[in-house]
Amino acid sequence: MRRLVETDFDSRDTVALARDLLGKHLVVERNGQMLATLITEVEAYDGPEDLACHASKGRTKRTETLFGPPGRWYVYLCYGIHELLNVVTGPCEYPAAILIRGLESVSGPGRLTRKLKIDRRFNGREASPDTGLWIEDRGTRFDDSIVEATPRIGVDYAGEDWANRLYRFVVSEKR
DNA sequence: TAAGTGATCTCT
DNA sequence: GAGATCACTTAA
Repeated sequence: MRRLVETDFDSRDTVALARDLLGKHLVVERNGQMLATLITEVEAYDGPEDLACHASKGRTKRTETLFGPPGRWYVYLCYGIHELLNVVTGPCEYPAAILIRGLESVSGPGRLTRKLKIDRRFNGREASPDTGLWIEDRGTRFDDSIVEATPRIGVDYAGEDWANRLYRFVVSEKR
């Protein structure tokens, strides 16, 4: 069992990092209770060129976190209702992140954060026991044969090239 | 299939 | 300040 730290996320290959996040555990600690759940669905948002990445519209107050150090949480409000959880990747000044869309026990990025009570207070904070939210490698490996790569959800506005890229990784239902 | 919901960003 | 947009969910 090993906790993932900043240097585990500093690669520029966010897509590969996203793929590797499958099988890791998202760990929440609250009131002395620890809950670890397998990550089964993710999406990569890779840099200023990626028109689906928030940072492609420039560096703003909201996207500041994406430009910061890797291994931190990027949490923002979507559609006025849902808080979405991402982990920042790439070196400082390179804006990229991985959206955690689904866990073994929860599917849907909005339901996930609601269930685990994750909100914007985590934005910009480190993924570590200090914040009560982090990621661990507990030895689970999903083989490529049960991992699907698909286009990302809800990003048609990003134009054909970016919308069609296989930046979403999901563990097949039947495994 | 469409409404709900509100922060964020652009334009005035 | 107004208006458009939006990495979703739920109910119908």
